[in-house]
Amino acid sequence: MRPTVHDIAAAAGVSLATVDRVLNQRAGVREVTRKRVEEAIREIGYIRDVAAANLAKGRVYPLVFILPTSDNSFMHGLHNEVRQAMIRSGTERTDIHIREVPAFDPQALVAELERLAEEKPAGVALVAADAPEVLAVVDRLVASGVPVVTLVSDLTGSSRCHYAGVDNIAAGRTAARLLGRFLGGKAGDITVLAGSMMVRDHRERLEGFTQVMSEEFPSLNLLSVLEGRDDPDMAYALISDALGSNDRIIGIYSLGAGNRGLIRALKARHQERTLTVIAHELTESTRGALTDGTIDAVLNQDAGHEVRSAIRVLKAKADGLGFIAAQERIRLDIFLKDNLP
Amino acid sequence: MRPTVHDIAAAAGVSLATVDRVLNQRAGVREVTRKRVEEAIREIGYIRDVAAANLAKGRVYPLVFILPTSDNSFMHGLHNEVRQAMIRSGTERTDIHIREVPAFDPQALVAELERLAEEKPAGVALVAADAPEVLAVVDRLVASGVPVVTLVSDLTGSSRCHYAGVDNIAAGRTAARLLGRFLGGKAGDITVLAGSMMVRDHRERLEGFTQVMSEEFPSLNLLSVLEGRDDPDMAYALISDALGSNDRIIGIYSLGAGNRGLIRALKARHQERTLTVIAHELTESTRGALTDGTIDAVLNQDAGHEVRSAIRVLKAKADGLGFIAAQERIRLDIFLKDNLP
DNA sequence: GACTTTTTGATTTACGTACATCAAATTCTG
DNA sequence: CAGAATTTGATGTACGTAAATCAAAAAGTC
Repeated sequence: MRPTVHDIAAAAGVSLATVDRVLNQRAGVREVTRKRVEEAIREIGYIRDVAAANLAKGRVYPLVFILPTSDNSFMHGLHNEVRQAMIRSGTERTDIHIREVPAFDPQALVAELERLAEEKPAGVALVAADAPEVLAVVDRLVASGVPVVTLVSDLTGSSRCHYAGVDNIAAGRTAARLLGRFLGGKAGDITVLAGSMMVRDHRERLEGFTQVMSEEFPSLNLLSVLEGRDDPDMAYALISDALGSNDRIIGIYSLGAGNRGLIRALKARHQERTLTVIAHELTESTRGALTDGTIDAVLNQDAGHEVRSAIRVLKAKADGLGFIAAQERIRLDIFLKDNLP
Repeated sequence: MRPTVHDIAAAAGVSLATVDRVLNQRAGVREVTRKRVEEAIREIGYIRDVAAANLAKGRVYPLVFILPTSDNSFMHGLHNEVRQAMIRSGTERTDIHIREVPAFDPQALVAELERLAEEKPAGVALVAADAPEVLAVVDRLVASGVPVVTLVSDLTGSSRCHYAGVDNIAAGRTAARLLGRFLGGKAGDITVLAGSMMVRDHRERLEGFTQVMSEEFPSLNLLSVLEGRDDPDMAYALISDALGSNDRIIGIYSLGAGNRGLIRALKARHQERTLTVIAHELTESTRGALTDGTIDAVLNQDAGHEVRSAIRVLKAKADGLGFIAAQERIRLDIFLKDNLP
């Protein structure tokens, strides 16, 4: 049987009440006594039974997810996963709220975060827009005792407790190597379709992609990046144009969302040429394109894992506990048509 | 506030004791009353507070992991992950025991499982050896109320509650496509190095690999499978031989363990030729080989995830609860040198 | 209708922790 | 050293469930 508060009391030669005061950092304990109790805790290896404690406290974890208002499939999926988590709130002692803010809008994010500094939830998860103001508010929130986790896109240099998302530089590098190897030494042009260079995750993917391309596949020539704002129609127009005006293009890397448009453009030119295409985020449309051969590989981050991980980490942090790092690492999924879930 | 047993009692117009009798399927309740209580439970949407219940019961989950005695890195890793879980036992209310049985030995497995049928643990996880006797005992165990989860290698057709491992046919297919695409239309021979065709996971990987190879890469010629018993020295000998006697080999798929030997053989011939190599399981040696370019891709299953998933599922099953299917799906990790963890 | 048997109710204790209250003991202050 | 302030102890209640006991009520039997 693992030791309980009673065992600490006995070991330290004090009463249960005193142990409680020490454990819950209440006032009214002399420094010497406090030391003695803490020593006893360490010695007998007491670990608080979080379940019992939560029961006694009637604790729930009020968590806030700040998500961008965005109509691409990935963000829809993310929203949906948070909603799934809300359904499980009853059994998980969470009380989850979603706050929507306009995408690519640091000011709105800051305003929302400042509001949260008042509310003092048990934890905050946000899709970070990469701006110094945001970093500053996040730091303030964390300093005031509210654990913050970044989701999908990180906020490097901030004091956020955890990042529940993939390593986007690694993702870009992986995409480059896959594309390069799939093209097997051929020479030609490569087009990159991004959402916006204003968001960190897209910038990082491009960075990684460019690194490996220039280092290891000199026969492939990177064209200037197309920015499709994660919008299907814009993506369609950009890719159609590019393919129409340049017949040296042999590969495409779509590192953002809005792949419906990309796929539409590719299908329109299907008979004319063979392209090697790598895209991000597994959605209904990319899955279809992967199956029928329009796309060769899809890199994915599992939104469900990200959300569940964020929740686990925030709960742990709220209790001042650690977490299993390996479990919370969000992996880059690589899907070919053969290993689709 | 979520409803409690008191709310059920009030709603059904019975006493707390009766509710308890119904909830814990104790005798002494008339059929009509039982129905009424069950109706009330459904109506107010009562969900048992597992944490409180476990606290009251002082419940621990005695779990048994049956693992093969095997000295390859992957199995070592698996052992280690179970040991990590044992360390967490205190906080997770588990009481985990490891039983080692000889590898590739259905009889030993059966004997162990029969012993467990007596002990009645809360759950059993095993690396299944694929034999009808094993299937029969597993079915009996499950029928007697002990949830069983297969680990790494499945037992198709059995009534095991869950399989915590990857889809090995998909893994083989993925390996074939990666190899085929990386070779970019070249013609030549492909060597497959397996552990043993007696274990299901290896058979399945080969099956998937062969499917895609023959369907989609006709210019690549599959040589007959080499069986290295997951042993480094044997693998070294087999691969050295093969490369020495056949200079048409341009690709290798190592679908089992014992890759240390493979890598040694490859490095010995490094200057002579370029091979495209795909291996399974990320270990220290495959990681090194991936980094230095000896291996082109590693397919991996995360042993830590498998163990944690098995535990979560067994606990849930022991309580008669469901689990989040998406969370428990073990994914096939594809590692290139760029996305190593 | 008296009897047995079964079903139900009322009540209590327990799990490990949190938290509050009040009294007793100790320390500090002047 | 008295008096005030602080520290500590003793005790009880609560959280939601499990499990046990014993009495009371209802149902079934002859």
